[in-house]
Amino acid sequence: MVRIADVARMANVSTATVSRVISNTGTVKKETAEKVLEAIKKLNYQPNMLARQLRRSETETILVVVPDITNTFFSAVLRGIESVAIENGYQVLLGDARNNVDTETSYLTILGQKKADGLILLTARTDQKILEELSHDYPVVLACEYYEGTQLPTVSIDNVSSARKATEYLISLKHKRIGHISGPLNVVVGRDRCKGFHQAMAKHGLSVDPSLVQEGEFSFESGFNLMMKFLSLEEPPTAIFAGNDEMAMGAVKAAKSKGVRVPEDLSVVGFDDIKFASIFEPALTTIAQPTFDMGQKAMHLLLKIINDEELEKNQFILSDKLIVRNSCKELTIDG
Amino acid sequence: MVRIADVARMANVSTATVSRVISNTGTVKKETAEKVLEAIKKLNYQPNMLARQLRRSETETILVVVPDITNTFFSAVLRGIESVAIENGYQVLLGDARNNVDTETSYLTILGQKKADGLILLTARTDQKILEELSHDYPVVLACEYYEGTQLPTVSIDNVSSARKATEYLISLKHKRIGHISGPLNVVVGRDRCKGFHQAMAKHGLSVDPSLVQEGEFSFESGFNLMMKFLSLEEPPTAIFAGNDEMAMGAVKAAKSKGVRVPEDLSVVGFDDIKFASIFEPALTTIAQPTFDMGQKAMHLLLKIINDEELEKNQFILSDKLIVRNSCKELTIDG
DNA sequence: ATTTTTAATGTAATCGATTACAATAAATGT
DNA sequence: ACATTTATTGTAATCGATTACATTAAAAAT
Repeated sequence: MVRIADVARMANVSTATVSRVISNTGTVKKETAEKVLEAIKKLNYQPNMLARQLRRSETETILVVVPDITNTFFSAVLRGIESVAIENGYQVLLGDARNNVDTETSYLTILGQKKADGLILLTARTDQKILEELSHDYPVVLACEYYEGTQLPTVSIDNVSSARKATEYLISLKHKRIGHISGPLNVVVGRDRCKGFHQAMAKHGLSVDPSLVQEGEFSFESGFNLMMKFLSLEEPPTAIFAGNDEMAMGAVKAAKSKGVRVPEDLSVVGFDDIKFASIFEPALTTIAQPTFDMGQKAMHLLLKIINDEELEKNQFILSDKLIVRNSCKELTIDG
Repeated sequence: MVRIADVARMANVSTATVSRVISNTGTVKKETAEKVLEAIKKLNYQPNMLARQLRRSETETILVVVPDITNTFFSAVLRGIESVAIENGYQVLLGDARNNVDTETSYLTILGQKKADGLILLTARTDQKILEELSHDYPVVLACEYYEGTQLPTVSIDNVSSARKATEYLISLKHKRIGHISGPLNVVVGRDRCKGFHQAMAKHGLSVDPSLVQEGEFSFESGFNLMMKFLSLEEPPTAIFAGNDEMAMGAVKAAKSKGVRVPEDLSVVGFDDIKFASIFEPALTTIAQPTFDMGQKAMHLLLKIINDEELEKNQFILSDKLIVRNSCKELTIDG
């Protein structure tokens, strides 16, 4: 292992001078710097980052915890985070919570251990208190998911209004018997999208049949199963708002398996606009979240916190968009 | 920041003793250990990992470089890696090469900087020499992708024979005019799958029309575009073997857009068996790779190298499986 | 009771950089 | 020519743990 002392010896200078050359302080004479650079090259020297990080007490690494890395929605957000991180000399440590709260929480210790300078959470299922305390001591930013009534820096869309928008789209297509396959209600975005659904229904004077609201778990399978349940109802819904695209696809699949055509017999709208939403048949009408932008914004925020800069505000709501494709159709009397 | 010295002071012992308690050497008197533990709890002390790592020169972190994190094939492999990593007290640093060789290569410096104890590459596009040299100094394992004729520890499937298998399946369905949408030929798995395709054709005495072999780039779009090209041919293929599922889906979409039915008019087989392959319509016939197992195996190998254990061998070929679904059909005279 | 062995703890070196402070050399001013 | 300022370099402390080695205390052996 080549150390800074080896370089210093070869270049006939002190380690301090070598260090100055490396960190480009501009206080080293040109010829000296050249000697040092040459020695570095000759020895193929690379600074030991652990030593530097210990001394400077900074790692230039940030931790990102995602609920489920196999969901392309999150990997798209990750892309946004990574782009800004790399641009600013930061590396990304990934924690995949695998949809498990305890796994999620266990990643938080990494901050205390000084293995990362900051944290971006794409999932907010850990106890709110714990996280708020953590954020007193370390830079933390939430993205996509969030807590209610918190001062934690957050970037997300307004899930309630998006869900309302999605539901109202179905209402505008004359649907009245609209079902909702929600995400898990112990995660905010599941709750908020459910809330938006109810708001839209109420706003248009439509009653919600409790049996038409079922709690899924953001997976294809849960969407499939819950749709099956709906279909076995005496009076099945004519439209479904699903809490995310995977569940929407599951619902469509279930319908098809029962000979129910989408969109002719059943309209479905999803949420997230994942990569596959447009490939799916029928192409999914869904709410597109600005994944890349959210990632970028979250990382920019985190950088500000790390650098002790003032935040203009704590909650950033980015705008989503209803993408109309082919999974919905206006309701006609005979169906 | 609470340091080990603070704990030592409070417990009225030396830092050495505290350290011994933390690392559980078993050489500390029970009552002393209790005092220390109490102090740790009271101060909410967490060891500074940077300091420990510097001293022990190990990070308990491994680096995984993937070519494209938004491809669920790779996130599935990552899951396997992570599971073994966590089990063994290792953390995973993720590098997303975003399909760019330079980005991929740039991640390799992390090893020299001592920020990770080892490396698993899910992409092998960096210059082979560079990597082989790197592997003399640091633990490196390749998974999924690999180099030809190398001693680098590798875990993968036999892409040539899998591709042969896939192609022979089409041949068994009486197809003769079979096209291949290959992956990029500058990546091994692209080349090997192409090779397997040719081998199968040759073995059954079928000639390969050069215009029926086109190089894609593993993306939906490239699959779509190249299929369009095939369809505009005077005599289009009756079957397609695509280098991965995303391209296969692109091909199917292109066919459908031209009124060509799959599988009735065109048979398509993919590769990888990603999450959506079974959801796609028609459900994709494809080669399933043992993603989770490959990830686990790769991490197990890496651990052995890190712990200086002997490797029974360097190349591990795991078995794949042809999953027959609904995207292929026997060729009939009239189509 | 004294020596030997073992157990428990402490002191200080160490990991490999960075950087405050000190020292020297060169440049500028008078 | 000497004082002052500025540029360049070096010395040694520091980051916060771990651990080799030294020391002391307790237990076992004679």
